[in-house]
Amino acid sequence: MTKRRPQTLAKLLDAALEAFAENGFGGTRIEDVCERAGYTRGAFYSNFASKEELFFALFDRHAERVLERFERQAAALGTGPLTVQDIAAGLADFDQDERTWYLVTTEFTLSAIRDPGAAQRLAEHDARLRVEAVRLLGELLTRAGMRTRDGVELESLVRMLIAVREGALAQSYVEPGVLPPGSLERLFLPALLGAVTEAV
Amino acid sequence: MTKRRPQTLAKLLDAALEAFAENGFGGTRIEDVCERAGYTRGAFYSNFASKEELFFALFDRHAERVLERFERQAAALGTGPLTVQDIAAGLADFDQDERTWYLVTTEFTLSAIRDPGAAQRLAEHDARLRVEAVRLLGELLTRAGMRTRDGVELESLVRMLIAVREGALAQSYVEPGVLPPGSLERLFLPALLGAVTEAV
DNA sequence: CTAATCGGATACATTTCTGTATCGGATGCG
DNA sequence: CGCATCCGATACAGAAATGTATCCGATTAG
Repeated sequence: MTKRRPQTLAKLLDAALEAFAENGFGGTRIEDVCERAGYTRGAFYSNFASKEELFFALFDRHAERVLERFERQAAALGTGPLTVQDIAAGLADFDQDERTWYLVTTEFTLSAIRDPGAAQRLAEHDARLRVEAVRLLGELLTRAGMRTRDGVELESLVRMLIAVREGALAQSYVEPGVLPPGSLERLFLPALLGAVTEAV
Repeated sequence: MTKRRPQTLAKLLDAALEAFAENGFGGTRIEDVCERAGYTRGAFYSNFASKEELFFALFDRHAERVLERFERQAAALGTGPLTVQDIAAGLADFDQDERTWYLVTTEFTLSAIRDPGAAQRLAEHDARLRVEAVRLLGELLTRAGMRTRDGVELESLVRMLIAVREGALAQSYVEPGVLPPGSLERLFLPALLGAVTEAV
């Protein structure tokens, strides 16, 4: 394998991310991706067998990055004491390119609901992510001097927080002026976290 | 306009709902819809100008039905006293064909995030629905002898509940065996509602 | 019942997209 | 430097989907 190969691959994936976010998977032609990346279809078929394969590859790369980013953010939280408010604030914080990723991952989620193959891939990634999230949330709660109340699994709470995040983002992106990303989290997560935890 | 016209139109919309749910908007050919409905493309082009127009028409019909269903469910709740638990239980309850609708409306949401025209259509429908939901939730809380705490708008709470619903459904449909629809609602909505309300 | 209109079927033209086969420049290796 | 391999470009073939023009049976009105 030559040196430029991984570069073109990366450029194709970047272009695919853009194109899928802008026009959706179904609304994107293979040639659209190639144009954005500055190649012809020859480059594409030399790297992928089909648009589906590209989509899966894009998801895998994205999943990697999400995990890395998550771990970086977790590390950036330091080790000092904090409050439930701080935790909620962290959950209300969004990247600039979150929207692009939201569009693509949501479409991947849809394909996962329809197709068991995609579902397994997505479930495995989500599971890895939740493991990290559970670890982190547990640590944060400890540092806040709290623990979850009886009957509330940390794992479930993480799922709930993810649900809120995704559901709230959908509304925010449909009406960006009305509901800035993070508003619902800021409004309700302190109360929710407070209600399902107790002081150690 | 003849009598059969609205019938074919309805059949086309039914077929489109099925097809879009199964294969997505982009993955569905116009002819797929026609076949399911038992027509040829002639019938389609006699009723719609494009697949997009069909999609919009489908959304409109669906929006109507959602409103009607919501009002029926609200009426079915009777007028007696109830608890916050009862309210949470109602929110954890899902229709059988919710999944089909979820797939299509989520796809419409994505198109709304990308396209201002679709966004406005979606926002208007959601707004109408929230008005009803706010009315209903206000009434239910009153019957439960509760009211929202200071600083918590009923409107925001409704948005939050919708966010939880949508986000939780996504996870449930990706891993139906792991997380049955309604589980997260049953686990966390009592605590959430309890935390943001107080006795009158 | 009959004429007029409507609505869906059929057939066709065209576009669009995909996939493959082949070519030639770039890259790596000795 | 020269050879071998790699990789992306190009050209072409075929398929798939769309859109339109026209026809004919069904429906309605008088």
